[in-house]
Amino acid sequence: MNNSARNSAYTKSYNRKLITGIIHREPVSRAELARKTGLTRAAVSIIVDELISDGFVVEKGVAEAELGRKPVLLDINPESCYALGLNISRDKCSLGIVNLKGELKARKEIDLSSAADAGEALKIISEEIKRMHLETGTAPKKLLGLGISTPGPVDVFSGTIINPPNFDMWKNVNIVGELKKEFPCNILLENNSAALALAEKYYGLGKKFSNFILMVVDTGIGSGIVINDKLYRGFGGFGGEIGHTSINVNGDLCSCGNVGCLEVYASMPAVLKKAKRIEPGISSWNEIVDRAEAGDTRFLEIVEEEARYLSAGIVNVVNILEIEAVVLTGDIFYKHGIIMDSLSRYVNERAMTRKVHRVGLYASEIAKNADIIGAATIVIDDFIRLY
Amino acid sequence: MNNSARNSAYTKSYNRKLITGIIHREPVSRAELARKTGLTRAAVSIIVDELISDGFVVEKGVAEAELGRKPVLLDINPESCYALGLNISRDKCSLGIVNLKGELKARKEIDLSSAADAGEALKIISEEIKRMHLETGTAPKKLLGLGISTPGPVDVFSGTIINPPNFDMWKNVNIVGELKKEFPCNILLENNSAALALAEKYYGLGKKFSNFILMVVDTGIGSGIVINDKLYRGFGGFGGEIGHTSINVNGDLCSCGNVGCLEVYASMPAVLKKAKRIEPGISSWNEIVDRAEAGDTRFLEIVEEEARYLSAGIVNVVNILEIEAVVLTGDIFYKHGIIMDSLSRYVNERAMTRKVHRVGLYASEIAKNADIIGAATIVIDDFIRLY
DNA sequence: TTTACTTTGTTAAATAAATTGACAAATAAA
DNA sequence: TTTATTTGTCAATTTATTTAACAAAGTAAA
Repeated sequence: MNNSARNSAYTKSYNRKLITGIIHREPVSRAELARKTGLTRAAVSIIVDELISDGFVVEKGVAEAELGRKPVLLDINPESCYALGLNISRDKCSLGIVNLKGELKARKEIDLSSAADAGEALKIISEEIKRMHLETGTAPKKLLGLGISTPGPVDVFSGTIINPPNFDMWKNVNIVGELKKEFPCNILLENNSAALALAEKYYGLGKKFSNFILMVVDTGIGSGIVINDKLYRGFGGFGGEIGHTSINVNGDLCSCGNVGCLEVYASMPAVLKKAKRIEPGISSWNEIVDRAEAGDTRFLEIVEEEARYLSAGIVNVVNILEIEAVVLTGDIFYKHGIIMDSLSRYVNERAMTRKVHRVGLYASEIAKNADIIGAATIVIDDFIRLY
Repeated sequence: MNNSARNSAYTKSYNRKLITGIIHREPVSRAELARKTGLTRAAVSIIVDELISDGFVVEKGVAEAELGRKPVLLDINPESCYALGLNISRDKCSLGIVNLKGELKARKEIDLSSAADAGEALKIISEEIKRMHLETGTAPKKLLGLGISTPGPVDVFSGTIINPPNFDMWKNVNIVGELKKEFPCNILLENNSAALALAEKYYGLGKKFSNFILMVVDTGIGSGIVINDKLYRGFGGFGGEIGHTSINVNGDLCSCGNVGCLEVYASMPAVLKKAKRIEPGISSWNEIVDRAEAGDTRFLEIVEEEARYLSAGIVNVVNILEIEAVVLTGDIFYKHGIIMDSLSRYVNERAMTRKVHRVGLYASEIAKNADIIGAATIVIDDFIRLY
């Protein structure tokens, strides 16, 4: 799509997406759209009229102006269509409906414990999707599509779950292909971290940044990379494995085959191992943070060391990609204030770009229901993203 | 340019570049162009006719075909226009003319030792450019532009040399702005490694790869990243600093402010330091390689360790960007056979993507005159690159 | 209050690109 | 020689934006 020739159909589709995306970010007038895009007001009018008659956009009052006729504001009609989001993780499976503004309209946990294999699991999921459609009264014609997110590597082109860690049932399952037989709509699969990055881009901190990474720090360390407002996947869809970049060439072997991986040092199991040497009963990052916050220097040191390790991985990414910001989520999100300052200090002391611009370090702004919203955003992104 | 609206001018320009680029890679017929681009044969004909009447393209015999009318092959007319390349490095300054096929038509070393400051140096350079124009008889109207490459960080948008290492004369000099006063043509500045990556892309191994990095290993370790056939620069133009990614979070401080940088372990000065402990008289990588090749295991170990360090940096890049290949140049190029196998083994044992596809490790294919050809390719790329 | 000036948004005609569909040219196989 | 196939061109058509004029809606100053 991206490297083939241009024609008037492409032009129309591109400009329509461009305008939809700008309105989706925040309400604007036609005149402002013309200024932002470089299109003439006439062209903008034509496209906006179409978007209005398709229901995606609505006129919404007028804005103030110093001089001249007041501009009519255009806004996304959030209820014009819905996206289904399905998040499959190790221990649970969640389904939900999200509108164009990223608001959760319904969610449900699906129990797959009775399913012996992926086929049976897919049957249960299909039933739940149908039920949710009925219960929420979401007409099929208003459906943008279904976004699916899972941990581990996925083949986004074929829609196949490759090899989810500790999660054999879904291994090599072409989940998109299977579900399309039942639901002939736009179905897309992404890695969990990539989906969260998209959610952050459209509905969180990513609004401010065109180039950032979202890091998920829990059992493993995953990431989604956004470059130029687009998800970066690598040429085969397997990029962004920041958890398996090495921060120590002489370090221990990682399960991935590399040595000294960031995950070996900074994932939650790795940190817990250290904490248990101090207090064997400790079983979560939250407990470590609570003790550190209470003033226990032994645990404060663990938090500080976590910051040092994570920042080493982050600086490597920053020096390669020159991103503007890093957004953190996962277990590390808990009382993140305690680690953020150290992280920010380490990164901005060491990144090459520090002379030109700071790298922002933030906690995710959409922690609640991020799993479903992330999955649903995969199809919302497909609707708006430029190509 | 890239994120603004599309119109017919864009469409035309894009399709023209698309077709020019395909012909530039290898001779093709109009029909084949239509198949490759998705344009109709009619549209291809119109664009090709323009390219021919502009002189960029020529018809060049016919190709064999199983059936039907034989296709007329189209080829780039290499002499239809020229690119000037200027490479400024620590110890020398080189100027040259390169045609559209990447062939060097003239080159000259410029002596800047008499210049007290950048202003005087620019005067000398301007004179040499004029002289080269006269001597080679290259009419100004055939000039595609001037590409400039220098080590260290550059601001490609303003055309300013930021802070070349050990090279104070050029610090913060807006070389593009200054030279444009004298030569009102397309003048572009890039980092040295980025320019070499472009040369490799158009005239070397990059023809086979759309996603690769070019690594220059000598006094420092620089790199140029090519993603989707385009140079990746980061959002401010300061990305790709692979030499300053850390391979040891507990390593020594680097001059850049980071710790355990790849450069600290694998740059030529770092390796030489180790070699001198064995044999104080050694003063170059070439000598190390020669002794290793002769069977001296102490030096073989140094070469092997160099491979291990370099591969650690490479694997990190591969796991983040999922590139297809790494092309090496710089001092490390000398008798590269001795290090390539180890490098390839280390990388493909450790990269996450090894289950999906191998990462190719190669020595540069355009070592000769690469400095000038790289610089000139900056403007050739600007002529052909899609946006 | 009137007038001048600005800005927004719409309209019809003009323009510029690729597409459509027909066709001639060139070639190999039947 | 005929048929089938592929290449390349041409004129008419289609589809997008642009151009340029204008009406609508508002502010500010005379």
